[in-house]
Amino acid sequence: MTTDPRVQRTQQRLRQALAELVLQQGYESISIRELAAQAGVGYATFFRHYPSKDALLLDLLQRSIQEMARLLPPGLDADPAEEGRLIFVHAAQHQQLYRILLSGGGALALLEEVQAAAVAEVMRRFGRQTAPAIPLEILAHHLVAATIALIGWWLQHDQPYPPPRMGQIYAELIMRPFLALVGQERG
Amino acid sequence: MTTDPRVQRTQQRLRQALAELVLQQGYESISIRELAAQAGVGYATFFRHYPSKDALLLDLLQRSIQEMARLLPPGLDADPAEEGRLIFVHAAQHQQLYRILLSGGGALALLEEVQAAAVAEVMRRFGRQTAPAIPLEILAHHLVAATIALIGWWLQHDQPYPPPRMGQIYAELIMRPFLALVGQERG
Amino acid sequence: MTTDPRVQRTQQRLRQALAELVLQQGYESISIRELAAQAGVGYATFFRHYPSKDALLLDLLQRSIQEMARLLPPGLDADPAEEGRLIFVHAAQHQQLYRILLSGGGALALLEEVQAAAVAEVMRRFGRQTAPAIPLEILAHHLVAATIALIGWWLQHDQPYPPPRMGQIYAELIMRPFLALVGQERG
Amino acid sequence: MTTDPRVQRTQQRLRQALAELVLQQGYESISIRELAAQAGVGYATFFRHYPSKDALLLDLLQRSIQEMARLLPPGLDADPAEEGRLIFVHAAQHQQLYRILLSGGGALALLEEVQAAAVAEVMRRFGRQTAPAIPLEILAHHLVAATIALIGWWLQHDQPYPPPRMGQIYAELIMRPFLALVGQERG
DNA sequence: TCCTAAGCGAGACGGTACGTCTTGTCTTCCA
DNA sequence: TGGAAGACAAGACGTACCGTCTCGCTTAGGA
Repeated sequence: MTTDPRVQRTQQRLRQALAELVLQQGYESISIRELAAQAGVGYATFFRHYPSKDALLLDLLQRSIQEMARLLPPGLDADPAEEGRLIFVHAAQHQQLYRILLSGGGALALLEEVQAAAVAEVMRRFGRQTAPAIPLEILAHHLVAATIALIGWWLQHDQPYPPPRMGQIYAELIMRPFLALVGQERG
Repeated sequence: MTTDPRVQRTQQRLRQALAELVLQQGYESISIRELAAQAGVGYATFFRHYPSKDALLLDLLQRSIQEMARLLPPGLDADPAEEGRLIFVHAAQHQQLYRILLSGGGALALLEEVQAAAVAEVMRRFGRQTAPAIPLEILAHHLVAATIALIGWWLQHDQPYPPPRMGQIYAELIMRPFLALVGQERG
Repeated sequence: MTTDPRVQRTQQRLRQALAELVLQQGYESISIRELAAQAGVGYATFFRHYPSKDALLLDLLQRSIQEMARLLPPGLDADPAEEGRLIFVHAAQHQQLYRILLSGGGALALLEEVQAAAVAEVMRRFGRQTAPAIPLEILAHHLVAATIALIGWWLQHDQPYPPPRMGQIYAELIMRPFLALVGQERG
Repeated sequence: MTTDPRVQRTQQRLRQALAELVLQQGYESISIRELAAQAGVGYATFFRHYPSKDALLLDLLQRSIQEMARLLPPGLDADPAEEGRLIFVHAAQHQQLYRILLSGGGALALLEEVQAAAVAEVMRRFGRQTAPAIPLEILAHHLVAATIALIGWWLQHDQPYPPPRMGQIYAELIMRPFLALVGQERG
């Protein structure tokens, strides 16, 4: 592991520059020359740290996700509406990150990774229950996909409802049907 | 409107070439030179017919969707499970098209268009009912997004269940909660 | 063979640009970007016509040499001093070409080619005579190398003597000893 | 003045590495990174000792020439054929050095320097004589250039004749005509 | 004998040239 | 005369090299 402070500083600058440029002009249209200039870094230096623009984006998002995971309060599942409220508060706070993830650009692979991890977590949490009428894998995938879609809709429409309201909607629209089906035995 | 058969032939060749190359190597990595070569057409000729690669893809997909719409039987909404079955039969039959649409490549804008049209249709169909506890726009968006996600999951996992089973799942997992919430008045 | 006038025009521009830049800053320090800019031509276009800077120089010099050969009057060998005068008149007229050839840059391989051709010509012309005391190959090589060296000295010193005087010197210093040794039988 | 043995050792290693690499792959294609690696020396260390690759070559060749000058017996001019023989014996012994000098690479400037020194020496030695019919500068330059060309020819053709024979050729082909012209008064 | 100054390996960095690729326009040629 | 072929400008890409620099470690050679 590198401890050279120059390396840390350069990579930090590149991540920062990417975050700034993504907000200004989207992801695809950014050229590496532009990125390096924005970061105040030599063009060739970019390639000493990242093999491609996607790799830099991946690094940026992974670090954000790790930070996000550290900030997410545990034990969310007691009250679905409260859990939902926290999710939307978080989405509003990390809007930039969510937008990049959901914009379908170079981060698509990462989104799928995150999604798969979430599905696995859901399956782990509800796997002990009696076998449901619908395969658990489908239930979990549906829960995660519907939640992501709801967050995406909310951000793309500029948060038309406050987080508490979105939490209620999440609870009734997504969680309640999910819990009903998870608890149901196969007839 | 052009009636020159050469023009029709050239555009047909380009669409065919795109369909073939997308399956081989995905959408992004195809260059226009490659496309023209595969179609047996001059490089500059491409630009006489389409302003960009995306425009060609749009044309290809729109024609497929129109064809699909012609084949879709009307009056699907009597029985949710039967409606679901027909959806998955259709997805299996037009697998290639669905895969391109759902792969998140250049077709993303088109997918959003299709999705918006579906949302509008759902809202039109259920808009007359009494105001639901959850905004109709959210309900409709959720219905469409969840259906698309379920189709995507099914195709990416190589159709692990037959269409009738998927129709049942669709009915219980998506349609039944949706209908329950649509019919519910705001308390 | 290409007949497209654009191709001819582009190559002509590149040769012209190289000739101009060589005089200004020598050969080695010219970059291909500079060359293309001087020629008023796109950077990548250079590579469509020449694989390298050396190839362009080779083309430029070969064309000049061909033109020179067309202009060289035949039957020079009657009077050595007159032959020498014509050589130096020619060198003065094609000074730029000679300077590039003799500057020892990328044209070195071409100079060796020209030199070898001249040696072969000399051997062909004097080969019929009786075997000399010194191997003919050495005599011919010496004749050519000494002539080239004399031209080089004259140009690098800014032509301190007029061509008729150089012709006399050439006759006495180079040709006379050469003819004496060529005619001499091995003792 | 540096007396640190490490400095001497590093420079010796760099010269040795250059000599080895030149034989393997020529001069131009050697990169400084390669050189440093071959010498077992850090990359930046190269620049602490030489400002460029050419400077290192210059140092290497100058040291060799000095060594050569120490070994050259004085008073060569008594017998032209014997003088010539010694020259070719020396060329054979220091073949590598001569090849680099004559290959027209980065050593070209040095070759010109050596050549100029030799011309000056010749002029000094024969300057006292009565003014010749041909300017002494031209005579001296011719003598030196022809001798160098003869050595070059001999080495490039893998020494097809033994040094004594080359000494005779040198005497008859180069020295005898030179002496005849130097002694000649202007008519 | 110890300590200070220097040589040194390691390698990050800015800068620049390279040769390849792609896009969209524009010109030439041919059927 | 209209479409096919492909030359062209523009510019991004990823690689290589150069020369500078900064960091610690190690080693001289004087105090």
